[in-house]
Amino acid sequence: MNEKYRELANFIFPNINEKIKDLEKKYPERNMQEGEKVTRIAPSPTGFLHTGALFTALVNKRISKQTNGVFFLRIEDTDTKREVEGAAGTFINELNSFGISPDEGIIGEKTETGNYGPYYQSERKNIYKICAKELISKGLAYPCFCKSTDSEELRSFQEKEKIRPGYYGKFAKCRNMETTEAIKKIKNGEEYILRLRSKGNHLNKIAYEDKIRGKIEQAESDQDIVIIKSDGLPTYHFAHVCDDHFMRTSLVIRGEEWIASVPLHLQLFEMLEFNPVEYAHVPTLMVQDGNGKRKLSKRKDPEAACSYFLETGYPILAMIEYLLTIINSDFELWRKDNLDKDLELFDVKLDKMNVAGALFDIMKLNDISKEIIGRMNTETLYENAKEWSEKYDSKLQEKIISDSSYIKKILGIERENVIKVRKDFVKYSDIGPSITYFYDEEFQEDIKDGYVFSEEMKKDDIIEILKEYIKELDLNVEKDEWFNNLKTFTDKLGYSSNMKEYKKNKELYKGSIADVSSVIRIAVTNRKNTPDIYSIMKILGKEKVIERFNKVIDKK
RNA sequence: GGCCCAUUGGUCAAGCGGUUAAGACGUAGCCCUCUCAAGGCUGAAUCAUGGGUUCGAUUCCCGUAUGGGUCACCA
Repeated sequence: MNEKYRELANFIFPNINEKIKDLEKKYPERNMQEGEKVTRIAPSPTGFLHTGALFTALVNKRISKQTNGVFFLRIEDTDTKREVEGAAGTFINELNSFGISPDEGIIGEKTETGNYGPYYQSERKNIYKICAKELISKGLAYPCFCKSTDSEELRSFQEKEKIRPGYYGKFAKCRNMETTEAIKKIKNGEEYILRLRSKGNHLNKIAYEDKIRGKIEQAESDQDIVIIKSDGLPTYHFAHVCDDHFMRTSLVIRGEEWIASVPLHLQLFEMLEFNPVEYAHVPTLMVQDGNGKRKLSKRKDPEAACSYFLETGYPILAMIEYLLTIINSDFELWRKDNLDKDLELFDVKLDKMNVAGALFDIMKLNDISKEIIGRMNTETLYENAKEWSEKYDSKLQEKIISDSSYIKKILGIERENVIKVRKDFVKYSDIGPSITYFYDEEFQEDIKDGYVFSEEMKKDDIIEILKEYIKELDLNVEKDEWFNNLKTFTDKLGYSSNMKEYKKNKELYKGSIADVSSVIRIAVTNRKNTPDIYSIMKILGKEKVIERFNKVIDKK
């Protein structure tokens, strides 16, 4: 009985002499202590780093790190049709940008490290063949000659008859083919694939413990799934089991879309006589769509690609902290109490993770981000903006390198004050547009279509304020004194310097100090809202301020 | 459609049989104030639904609805 299977196995894989037990020796169990987890991220090189993948990668990284384990990266390049040139490199680079570098495996597009490689699946064909051969020789796998048209027909028949679809039991045509006939067909050059001879019964239930979701019960798999495709490469399922066994992964943390195939994977582990791995299935990141929610989609949502956050200049830390709040919502509380502590000190708990797909909330990210930028000191902000603009904003980069002390003054407005930190930058790309008035050329552009003075302000009053203020303006004093001077000036012109008093008796005054400041602000910056106007004038210098006042007076 | 998973304010969510149902983002109002931002205070807003179990259900069980996942020689 076994003999004919062995013959078939030898016929299909004549050059494979190694056995599974040889692989067991070659890739020995890792020397890990109890509780230390070996995790991994295993992308297929089909494009960019998806935000959801970043999320999963973060969880994997954190779990391995906090258990003192290992986190490795393997590239699942078994789908030659969908493979995108250079995608693996992009993936690893972006992962590195977010500080989620693997300890082992692919650490650069062409570099890998570790004793469990190769880490590109396309280079592991031999391993899959060894495993497949052993399965065949035990009668647990068989060649199948069905064409894709055959399986389409099968499926539409099953659908029509309302039978559970799939290649299983009596629908598995090639399952009971005599090995002699199979050999004959192969000799004739017929194309074939390798399928699992499943021993499962769909009526049986199997249960397993998901580290995030708890107990999950599902029907046993009875599908004779494909393990080796006609191109000789393994399917995901087969590769997952072989690789995570021989790479000695202990905890597979992956997206919830895999839950349905766990029974199959468990069966595969059993048939290969491997110890199964532990599983944790993370929820999918969703996005609001009308009244419902849907998966983040790369076509519709720019934030589906994590490069978006790099490009728009969110601090890496903001992204990581935001993701952490989704992973464990008590992170926020912890963060509040441990503002200066390293993020690594927070323990991610898988069983505390919410299992429903979370909506990706850009407002929340923004809040976290502006908090983080707000807390940076000028020097740090400067360095970060410099690094970011070098790649993504040449205009800002030019400002930064042409006069770094000038831009440091700008970035430093109301920043070194720890009590009232300005939080008006959400991301680095907000910097450029908000500081145009510090640069004459851009300011010219800003006033091209006129000034934004309020309609209620009379032209003559504007001119009067500016003309008189030119005489009074003194920037060689501290801010408090400057402000007192402004109050005196305000009163002198018939405006009220006391807002409370003004609100009570509006009719007694031409306006308030708010109106006066507003005129000055707009003349200098052509914006209604800016940071502290004293600081701005101080940076520009008296000469330039007066020049701008005169520009308004001339135009009016 | 079968199977699996889920369902607490607009969002992220604490909660594990008895709570005034935390907190954060957002939102509304007020205070502060030269504008904005920040900050302070206050407010509005939630247990999908129907049955059980129980002295008592947001919490436990069953059904329904809704949402998500999955049913490839893709991962």
